[in-house]
Amino acid sequence: MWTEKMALDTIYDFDYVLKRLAMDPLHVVDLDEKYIYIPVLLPSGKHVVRLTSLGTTTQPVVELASDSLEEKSKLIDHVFDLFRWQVNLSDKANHFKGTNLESLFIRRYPGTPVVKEFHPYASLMKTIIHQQLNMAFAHTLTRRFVEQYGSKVEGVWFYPTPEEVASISYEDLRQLQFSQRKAEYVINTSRLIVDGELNLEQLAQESDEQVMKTLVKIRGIGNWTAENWLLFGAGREDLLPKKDIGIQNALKHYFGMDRKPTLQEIDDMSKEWMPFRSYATLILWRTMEERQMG
DNA sequence: AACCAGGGAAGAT
DNA sequence: ATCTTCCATGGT
Repeated sequence: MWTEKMALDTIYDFDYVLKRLAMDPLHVVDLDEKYIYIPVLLPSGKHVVRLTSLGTTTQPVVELASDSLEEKSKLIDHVFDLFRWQVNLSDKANHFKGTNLESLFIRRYPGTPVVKEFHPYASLMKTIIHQQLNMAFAHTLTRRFVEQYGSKVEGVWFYPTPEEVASISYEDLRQLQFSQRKAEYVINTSRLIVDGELNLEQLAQESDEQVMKTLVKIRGIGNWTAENWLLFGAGREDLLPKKDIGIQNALKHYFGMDRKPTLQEIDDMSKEWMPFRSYATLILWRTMEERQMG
């Protein structure tokens, strides 16, 4: 067992990050002790890292711990990237000064980071499964999917591999209460990866525009899913999923509209957030999360 | 009971 | 290109 303590060179609201991660029942999170266990898939196999928050939003300190001695530096790099600690969020906040989101991002929700899903493929599967479902049922579906076809290591769930998903039948997923369409999307997309027609690691190196073009061609992946993969699978900073019902409702409420904004109106009001629209997306979702949780 | 949900495909215009 | 319609199923 090794541990590594680090002071972060940014503001960072770790309490909020944990609360958000705790919404997914597959995550092993303790909000009181402020830690989360993270599944990490390396060429050498499956590893688990415990991440604990020891600091505050303005002076964040984290501690990483794992039993995987031989991969220590790789695991640290990996988690550092997942939580995007290389990003200075004060710089991002400065970009929103003078915009219509200034008070939300700077005073109400400072230190709201982009946090990546734990694996690019898992992120894509989760995003497809979450299409057009309320969050409660969406999480139930992904939990069933992973508990049925994934694997548990040191108490932490890993999503199944593309090979494993490619080999299951539509009927198998129907039994978990997937719709026929959703079962096709999940399995067929996994088959594309197995067949080498879709390479997410390679895709993660390409521009947002190229990624969108590639992903949207795939049956079952529309704009919303592609944008969400860029945001949570690749950690990109300029995504605003306009078709997202949560974003539309958040904009409606925050700007006091009597209806949801049109896609054109969203384009207009979000121009000044570029090229960091992902942070706007996150704080807008955050307003709705607090509305729901009270 | 009706409407909604952190959409997408297919068809029509 | 942009707009309907249908799909599907649990939550509220």
